[in-house]
Amino acid sequence: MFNIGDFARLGGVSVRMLRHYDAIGLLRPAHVDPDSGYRSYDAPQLQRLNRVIALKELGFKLQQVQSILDDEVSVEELHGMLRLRRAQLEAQMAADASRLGRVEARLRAIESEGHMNTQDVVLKGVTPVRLAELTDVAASYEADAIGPVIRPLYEELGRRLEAAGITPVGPPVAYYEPSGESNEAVTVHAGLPVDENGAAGHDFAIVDLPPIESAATLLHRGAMDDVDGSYQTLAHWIEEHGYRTDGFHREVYLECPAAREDWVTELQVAVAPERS
Amino acid sequence: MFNIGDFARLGGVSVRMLRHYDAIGLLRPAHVDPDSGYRSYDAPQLQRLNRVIALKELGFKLQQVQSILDDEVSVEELHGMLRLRRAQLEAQMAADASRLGRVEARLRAIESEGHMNTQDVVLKGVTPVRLAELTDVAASYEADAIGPVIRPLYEELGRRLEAAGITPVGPPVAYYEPSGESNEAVTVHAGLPVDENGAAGHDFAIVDLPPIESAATLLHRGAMDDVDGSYQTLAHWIEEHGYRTDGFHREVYLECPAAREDWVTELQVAVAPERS
DNA sequence: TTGCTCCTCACGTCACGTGAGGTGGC
DNA sequence: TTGCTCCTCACGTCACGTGAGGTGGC
Repeated sequence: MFNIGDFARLGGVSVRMLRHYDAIGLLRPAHVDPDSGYRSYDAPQLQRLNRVIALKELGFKLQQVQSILDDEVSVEELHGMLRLRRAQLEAQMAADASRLGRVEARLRAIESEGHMNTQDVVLKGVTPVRLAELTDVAASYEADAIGPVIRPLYEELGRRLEAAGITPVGPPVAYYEPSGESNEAVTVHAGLPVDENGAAGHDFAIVDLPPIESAATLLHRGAMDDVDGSYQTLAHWIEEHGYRTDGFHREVYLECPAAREDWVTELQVAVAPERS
Repeated sequence: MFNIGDFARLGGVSVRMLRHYDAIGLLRPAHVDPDSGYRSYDAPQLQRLNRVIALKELGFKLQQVQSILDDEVSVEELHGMLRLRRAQLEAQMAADASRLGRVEARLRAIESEGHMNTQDVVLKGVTPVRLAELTDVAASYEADAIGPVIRPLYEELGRRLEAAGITPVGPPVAYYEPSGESNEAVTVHAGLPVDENGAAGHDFAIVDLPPIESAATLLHRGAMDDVDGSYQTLAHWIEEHGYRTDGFHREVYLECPAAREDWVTELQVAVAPERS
């Protein structure tokens, strides 16, 4: 028989842990003195303690350890628990590898430039949205080419929505796709989120933008004339972090006051892990 | 200006998180209605929220995120924090890889044998200990050869300690090393832990066993005549898990009652990661 | 008598999730 | 009036670490 201190030393655990395992019924002492409350453990209990430690080290919770040791799970269930644990560990390691990559990218940025300037790019999911929209064609992706096309689209869309008695339910969303007309030409979609159900009878289209599972996003502050630099930052980040662009990109006009240099726009570019 | 629900949707976080960030001062709303307590956020705050999310995703705690964003850390400190984070992530991934290896070993054991029978081997550190000891030579490592040598050693050691008025402070510890006398011959050390300071004037040796950083241990229950099977289990586990033995091994006699089949012994084999 | 070990509460950790119970504007 | 969103507590999570305050045997 060992007192709690010696038993803890033998097992390589803390006294507090043994008291905790007693409290939750995972490892009850072989004997407890009724007067003093002193706990005593015997040598065979070291085997149970060892099993507890080993299962805990695999990453099981104490409740799981208890049901495994008390034979409350069948071999099949245990098999399933181990496979789940394997999957969790693999996922965790993948997430940590990705985290590590981003930490290292920031270390490189600090070491080469003395600060972190790409820190504003955020990877996140984008929820689906239903838009009322008008479209037109611009000559290229350049900010200079888009601006004169998109502004009248929004003015007209606003008028038509008002005429139809519909109120937008969120900030304007624009998106782009290559137009068939020439190599450079772009179809510009100017949209406003609505709760409307059908396009029938309206003089604008209703489209559902799908969710984006994984989008690299950047908050652009200032006039849209200067947006090209922000897109370059985004593109640089995407390449740096081992992603590739996935077709879609959107602009969400969070704030568009009269003073154009006070605009706040979220740029969203769908990305996927690079094939390798 | 956005209410808390819209702002949460834009940032891809929960409303509860925004309230929490407000509570700890990490992201205070741009405006709070004095009557209703309603929080309002503006678009530029989305940038701060994005930075919070990005830094949190690197694995920083919210307090660290706060001091980074509020410019309370210099570039050098930030550099140090990132390097620490990198080291932590590397350690975590190494630990997870090791865990994953052990989970997979158990899956293989279940799939090939229908149960887990090597589950009693535990990897742990062993604390240093000071022993009073007597030694002798046995013909080989076989249990049959060790037994007749070690028993009289312990009887004699017990007598001499008693004569010297010294009480052991823990269970007996034995260890072995090749004897120079022949290929097979083994020097047997029979030791008892003591608090004594010097060996001067005693008719036994005082030795300090060093700590073992990493030992594969197994609880052997039963007579020492049957210990060979337990050592084989240990050896199998060590190989299976990519370790190699590192010279030392010890036996700790946790319980040695008169009935020899009721003995409980901890076998400790020092191991190191396999060179590869 | 002084140390040492043991005991039982009980708070703190970390970043929220999840009700409970209630209010204000469409 | 019914929903919807917002609000403020406050408990729960997980496995202990860390005192506080006190006791019993050498």
